[in-house]
Amino acid sequence: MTDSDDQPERKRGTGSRLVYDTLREEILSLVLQPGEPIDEIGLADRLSMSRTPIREALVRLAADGLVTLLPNRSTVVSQIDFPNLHRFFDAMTLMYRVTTRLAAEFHDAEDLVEIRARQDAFARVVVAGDTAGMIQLNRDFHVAVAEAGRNPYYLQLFSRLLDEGRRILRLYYYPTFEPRLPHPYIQEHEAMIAAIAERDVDTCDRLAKDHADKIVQQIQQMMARDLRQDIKL
Amino acid sequence: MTDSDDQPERKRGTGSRLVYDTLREEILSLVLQPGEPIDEIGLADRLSMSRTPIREALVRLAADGLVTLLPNRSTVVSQIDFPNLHRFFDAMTLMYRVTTRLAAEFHDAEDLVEIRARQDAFARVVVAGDTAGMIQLNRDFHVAVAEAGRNPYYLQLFSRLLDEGRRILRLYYYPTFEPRLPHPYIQEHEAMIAAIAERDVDTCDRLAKDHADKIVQQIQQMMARDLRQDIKL
DNA sequence: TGCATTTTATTTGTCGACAAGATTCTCTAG
DNA sequence: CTAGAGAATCTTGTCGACAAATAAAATGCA
Repeated sequence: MTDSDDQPERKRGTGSRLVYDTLREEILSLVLQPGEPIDEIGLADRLSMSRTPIREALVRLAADGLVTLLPNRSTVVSQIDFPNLHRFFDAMTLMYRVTTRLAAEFHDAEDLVEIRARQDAFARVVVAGDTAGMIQLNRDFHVAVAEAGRNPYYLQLFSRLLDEGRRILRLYYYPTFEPRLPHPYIQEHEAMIAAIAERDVDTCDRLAKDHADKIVQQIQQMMARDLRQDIKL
Repeated sequence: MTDSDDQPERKRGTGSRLVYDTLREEILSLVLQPGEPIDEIGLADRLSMSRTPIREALVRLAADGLVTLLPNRSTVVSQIDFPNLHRFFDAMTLMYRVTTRLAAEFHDAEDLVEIRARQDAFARVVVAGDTAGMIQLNRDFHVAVAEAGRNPYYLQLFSRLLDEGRRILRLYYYPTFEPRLPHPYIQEHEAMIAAIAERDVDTCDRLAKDHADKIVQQIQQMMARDLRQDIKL
């Protein structure tokens, strides 16, 4: 058996989506590292399809900013844009605030159920000490809040920022994580849910800002520590 | 002469870009109306290339939200999302404010030259009574301001919103436009430039908000008028 | 041995073709 | 004359192949 995958009879039209989802997950989880080239032919071979749907997926990933298409040269996983990191934090903070505010204004009962479910899932992985899951489910929680806010434009930008944040957090947060309960983020999420349910826009804004500031501060501390270590060596 | 275009020896790799730019312009200027299907074969014939680069361009346009890919069915120009229009206005107003604020903070001398150039171009088409050009160059002005603000995340969202705005303005603004000088928008742009140059963040914020509110209000008035006419008939 | 240049090999962008799925047309039964 | 099943047509998604462009290797020269 030279071929590990036998063809599972994919349906017509699902090829590009499969490649897109696979690559996206591998990029965001740093299985594919920034700068790493992506081999079209290898992928075609691995997923047993032609290059056409793969190139289509790469074009979509490029639109998301996850890969960079170098003309007539290889496609590479996009670098994390460190010189622009403070701009990233700025946009992230604004989106935290805006989406949480809008959630307080426009949510309905079903939204609260969904948000609550995400928060419970988040709490579970925190208890389990599953850091990768924590990053993922924190993202899901805030996406659920943003969806309750009903603004697709903010949702799109916020999703993109949260994805980019997944890569950054993986780099700086994961190696230094030590589980402790009750985790402050869980409590902050709980406070947000309460404020959203009470439709208290101002409190939502304040909580979101504090939450964002804390995350940014934490990442910056870790980055600084990281840099010092580099100098020490 | 059955064929209007002779092939101008395109360079390798420019095919998709040509299609993308062409379609994008035709969509935003409403030459291609919302809901209109896009014929891949026809385009391939017209631009004398194969369907592959055309499909690639369509995928990119779909990522921008300008077209909708219906699986196994035709690709159509995206509808203008009227039920979400107030969310569009909300996001637009926020981006006006944020980008103008950041321009005041982070611009340099070259940015001011560029912004001034766009404003002059804008003023020229206003004088000429060229409404289509007005819409286009108003967009260019604000993109220049956003570029001076140096935040690529805001710039991307703002560009998308301004593009979508081009379609909406074409629908509601164009038919009712009557030129008058000095146009208030020119004066408001001038005030913005002055506040940016003085790095007066608060004034920028106020001016941007007022500018956005005025535009939104004007569009809403025209839409209301339009609706009344529909009822009358 | 080191550097410049030609040759080879790999990879990308584009093409024409074909099959699955959807749409339209046609023919027949009621 | 209408409605529905089936056939024919058209469009899309995918494929394998080929040529342009780049990268790598090999060769020649100082």
